[in-house]
Amino acid sequence: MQELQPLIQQLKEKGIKVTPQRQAILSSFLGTTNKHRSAEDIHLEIVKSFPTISLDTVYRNLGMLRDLGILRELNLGERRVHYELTSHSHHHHLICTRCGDAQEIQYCPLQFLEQDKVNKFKIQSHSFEIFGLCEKCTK
Amino acid sequence: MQELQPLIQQLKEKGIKVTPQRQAILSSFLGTTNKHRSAEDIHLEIVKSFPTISLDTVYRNLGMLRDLGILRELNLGERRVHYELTSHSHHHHLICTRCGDAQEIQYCPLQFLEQDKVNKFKIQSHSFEIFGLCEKCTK
DNA sequence: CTAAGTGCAAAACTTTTGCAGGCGA
DNA sequence: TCGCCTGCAAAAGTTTTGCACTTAG
Repeated sequence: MQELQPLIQQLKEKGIKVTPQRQAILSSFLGTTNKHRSAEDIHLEIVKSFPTISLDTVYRNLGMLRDLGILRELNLGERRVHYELTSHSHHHHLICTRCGDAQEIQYCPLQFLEQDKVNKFKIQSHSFEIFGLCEKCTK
Repeated sequence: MQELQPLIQQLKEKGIKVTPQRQAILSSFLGTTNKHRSAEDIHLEIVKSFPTISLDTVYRNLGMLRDLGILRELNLGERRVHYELTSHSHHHHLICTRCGDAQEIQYCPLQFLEQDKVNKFKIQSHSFEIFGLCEKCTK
């Protein structure tokens, strides 16, 4: 399990202020089994223990943490963007189109992609999501 | 190049009325080299020759054509959804994070995915997009 | 002390929806 | 003619932004 302190250290090193709001957002990623969540999910969770935090602040900080490389942005086929810790191992998802559940899959297509398919394109990141029906919803 | 008539025929067979708006939308997909475009792109193009068509109508019809299986919806990491003809060969994209250009890539990761990775999940569709810098923007 | 961060409210942007009138079959 | 379709306008859902106040360092 990832620790909070090293993340806070990263903020300090970049001269970014460590506010209670930021600590709450970071903590919320460490405490969940739900690996990826939307800004609203995160806000709803934090509000329980920090009633005055605004959704705007959550959005602003998620963006900042993404730019710092601490969070990764996921596009799971919904209108909302989801976030997860980049320290969480690289993986992709099986997303159920009926119940919305997303299972992780330990397979990355990039390893099979030959250089000549990509030519002079300089890869920074990629997405690979599989949509369909999960075991429960098939029944 | 795909023809307009067979597409119109499909609408008729389903009892869907063939309006000038629908013909304009379908035609716009046949005439372009830009394979995938957003609702707004399509609307802007059609308005030139059909000044009264509304964006709402474009949205409604893109949705319908997607449900009929004539169009495919693409999530290219933008807020806007893009569409392309499903008859256009299956492929994925190299998307430039600087200029937004998307090149097609003839490689599909699904062929390398072993059944046991997916287990009982029933695959319906998938997305695979590679983000980075295109040759021009690397310079 | 002061620049960065926050909360509030309003705006921006994409997409959806209700409704009354229009038009294809 | 009749019901599907369209345009208009308004709403909905997510994310961004301007501004004045607060606060971490």
